Amino acid sequence: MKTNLDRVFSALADPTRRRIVARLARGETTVMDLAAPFKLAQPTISKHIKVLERAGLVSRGRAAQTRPCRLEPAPLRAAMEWTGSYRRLWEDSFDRLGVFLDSNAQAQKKENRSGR
Amino acid sequence: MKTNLDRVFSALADPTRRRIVARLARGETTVMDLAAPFKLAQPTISKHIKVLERAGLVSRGRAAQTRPCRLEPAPLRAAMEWTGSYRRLWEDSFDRLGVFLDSNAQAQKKENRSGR
DNA sequence: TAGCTAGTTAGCAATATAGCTGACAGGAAA
DNA sequence: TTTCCTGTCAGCTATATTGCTAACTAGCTA
Repeated sequence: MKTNLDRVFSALADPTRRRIVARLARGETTVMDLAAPFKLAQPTISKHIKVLERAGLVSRGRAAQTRPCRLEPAPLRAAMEWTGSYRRLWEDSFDRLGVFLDSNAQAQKKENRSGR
Repeated sequence: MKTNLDRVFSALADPTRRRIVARLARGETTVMDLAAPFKLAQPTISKHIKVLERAGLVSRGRAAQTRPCRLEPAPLRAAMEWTGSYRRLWEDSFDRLGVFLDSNAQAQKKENRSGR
C-alpha cells in the first residue's frame, strides 16, 4: 500500500519528469509538445506522464485528438510541506519566516491577520 | 548519471526512510535505535540508511562499536526549494509568506549577519 | 580467551522501473 | 475512404529496489 507522498516523491525522483513538471508550470500543453525536448520515444514520455498522473501531479482533458496535460499543484505543496517541516534544521533561529512549517495553521492565521 | 536531487527525492519516496529522517530530526542516534520501531530485519534498515547516506541526507560517525547517524539538512532544503519554486501555483497572491522562496538570498543575508 | 553487542557484507527472490518497438484507436483532413 | 496526426496499449529487456538470511567484522565485557 503506497501513500500519496510515496508516489509524489517517487515521481519527482526522475529528471525527465521534473522537466515535464517545469514545462507544465508554464501552462497546459499536449503530450507531443512535452515530448519534443527529449530524445526519448514518445510512448516513453506517455509513461512518464502516467506516473505523474498517478501521483496526482498531472490531470488531463480531451481536446480533439490531443490529451492536454495540466499541472496539479497540491501534491507539490504536500511535498514541500514535508521537507519544509525540517526547515528549523537548516535555520539557526526559530522566529524567522520559517515558522511557516511548525504549524501551517499558525502560518495561516498570521497570513490572514497581517494580510501579508 | 544521477543527479543529487534524483537521489534525494528517490530516498524520500520510501515511508520507512521518511520515518528514519523524522527520527533523526530529533537528534543523532544509532542504527539499532533507528531500527527498533520497525518490523524489518536490521540489515534492511542498514540498507535504507545507506540510501539516505548516498543522497547526502545522513552522515555517520564512529563511537565504539556504533555508527551514529546524523541528519544532514542541506538536501532536504534543496528538495524543498525545488518544490517551493512552484509555490505560486497554489497561492493566489504572490506577496504572502511565499516570498520565502525568492528570499533565499535574504535568508542568507540574515544568516551571515547573525554570525553563523 | 570467550562471548556479547552493533553493525556490514554477500547473495538470493520478488517486484518495479525505464527504456524500446510494433500494433492499434480516434479525430481531422484530403 | 484513405491518410495523417496524436496518442495509447502490449510486450519485451535490462536494471534497480526492497525484502530476507547467513556469515562476517569490530569493539567492549566477563
